[in-house]
Amino acid sequence: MPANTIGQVALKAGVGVETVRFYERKGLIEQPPRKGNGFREYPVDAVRRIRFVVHAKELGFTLREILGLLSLRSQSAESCDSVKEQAEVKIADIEEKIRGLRRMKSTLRKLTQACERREPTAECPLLDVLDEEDYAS
Amino acid sequence: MPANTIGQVALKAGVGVETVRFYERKGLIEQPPRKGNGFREYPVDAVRRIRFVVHAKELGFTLREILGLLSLRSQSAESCDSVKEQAEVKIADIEEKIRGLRRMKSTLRKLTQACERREPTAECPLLDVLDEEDYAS
DNA sequence: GTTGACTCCGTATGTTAGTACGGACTTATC
DNA sequence: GATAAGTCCGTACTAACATACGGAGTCAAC
Repeated sequence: MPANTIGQVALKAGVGVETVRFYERKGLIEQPPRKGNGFREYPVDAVRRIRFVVHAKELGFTLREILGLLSLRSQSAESCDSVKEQAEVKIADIEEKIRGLRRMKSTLRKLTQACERREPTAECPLLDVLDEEDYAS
Repeated sequence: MPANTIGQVALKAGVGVETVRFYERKGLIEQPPRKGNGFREYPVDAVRRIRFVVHAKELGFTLREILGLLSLRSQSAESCDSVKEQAEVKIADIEEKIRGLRRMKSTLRKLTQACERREPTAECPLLDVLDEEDYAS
């Protein structure tokens, strides 16, 4: 049975001690009970809670959104639909970003190909390529 | 021939006046010439330049990176090979970003599918999905 | 010829997501 | 029992990316 001090929890969750306190202040993790000396004493699932936050953040959710997800988490089955909706919005965001990145990649690809085609004395064709591209979508 | 004051350029590019000045300070747009009264007078392509920054930012590039992208553009003719190399680095960056976004999307998709599969009385599977996922890689 | 909109400049403030600091206290180790 | 490490707290600071403010000058309209 580990002692579950803030330092141990932070280590296991792969974040810093200050980050754990920060998440506590933001309401992302519950305020743990204190020992006689005032030290935080974390329940076993605290690490998992922090990892949840970290993972959700990696999926592109902001801390504010994660707070929303967590408030839904413990609720009834119909809140699952709400979670699903939020996830679908995120999926659409991601798809839009991927499309934009592909456009930009295609532009850069044109650039390098133009570089390869150029005659030894010709100017770098970069400027022309970028000016052709329409970035307003 | 429009006057191309800072206000008009900002309006056309869809950003605030302060943002235009900010981008100028950051070197993302050139310092425009000034009229007799000290007002900035923008060349016609200033709007396009700002839109490029905005768009690249939406794609997840930082302003620092965008400065790099723009420096590709202003390279002189003799360094075409170096420009090509930088462009290829950027392409690799973009591909890496796309891969990360696809991983996120796939995880979120699993989440929504789990939502659909759940029995009416079951808990929201969000937590399980997030806990299952292996994010190392 | 004065109002109102626009511009100038530097500096301050805001947000997100932390990270660091300083002084006091507790606990573990030698 | 001294020293190091860990914890407490509040506050300050960081970085990226703006956005707002204040006081001054300028321009267009009525």
